[in-house]
Amino acid sequence: MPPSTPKQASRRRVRLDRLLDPALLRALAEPTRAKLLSCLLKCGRPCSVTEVAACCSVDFSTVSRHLATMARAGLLTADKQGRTVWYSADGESLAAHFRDLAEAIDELSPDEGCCGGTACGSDGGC
Amino acid sequence: MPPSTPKQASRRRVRLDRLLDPALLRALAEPTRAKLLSCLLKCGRPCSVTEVAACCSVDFSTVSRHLATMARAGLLTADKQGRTVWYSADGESLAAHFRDLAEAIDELSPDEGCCGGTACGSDGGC
DNA sequence: GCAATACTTGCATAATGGCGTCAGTACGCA
DNA sequence: TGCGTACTGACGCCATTATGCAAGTATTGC
Repeated sequence: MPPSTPKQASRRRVRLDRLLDPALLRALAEPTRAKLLSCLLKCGRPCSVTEVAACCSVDFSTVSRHLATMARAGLLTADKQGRTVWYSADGESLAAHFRDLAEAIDELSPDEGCCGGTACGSDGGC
Repeated sequence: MPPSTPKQASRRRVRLDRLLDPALLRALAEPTRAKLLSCLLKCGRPCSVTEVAACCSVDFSTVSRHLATMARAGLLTADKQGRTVWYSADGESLAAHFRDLAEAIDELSPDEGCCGGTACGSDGGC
């Protein structure tokens, strides 16, 4: 019985399920937000909302909201000083998250799995 | 002028912009889809829509749609044999994609960037 | 205090997306 | 040819979200 049925397999609690964070992924999945994040990463320093808004054609308030959304999702950190808010992207931790995701997926691949793809427990629990 | 303004930085065409594929990320960002993908990865073999649908509580047609969406985004491959469609997740290529993403982000970090964070071209083009 | 700057928030609108129902298509088998 | 299985597609409902505009809230400088 090489691996198991999907239903059995789905009961296994794995690291991947935690790393596939919907909030973070949704924050990344919107093109405008992705562009803003990329912009902040390229810039490599904290930037104000005004500065970032100059990168794209959408309204200033929209940019403000997008940045707040990404900060809430943990993609950015906000540092308010006086009347300006400095947003910065932590490239290292984001890269680390993606590497963790890659690792978590590798853990599930048949080649390196619990049973080498040859036999699993009857409950698919490996 | 350490790095540049976000506006200048945003003009740089980098690998990250290609890897931050909205279609792929949107396909991953939906909890039900993430669960289905995880299920297929855990299972480690091609599964039919019927099998996968047994993993979650949503309607069969919804599962069919989700799987088609992920296939369109390149997360899954579909192989129709007779009247059943075998969907399979390529864990290796997905993991590779995430690793590429991590690398592309690292390429932008000031520590390893073009100029070590000390000086960039006046056009921010590095 | 007053004006300007830098954001945030409320509101209305439009678009998107997920979902179930139900009908249709395609295939296998007797 | 008829029936059952395995999906897919069209349709409508509803919740969420992206967006622009306008008003509001700090905060700074004069």
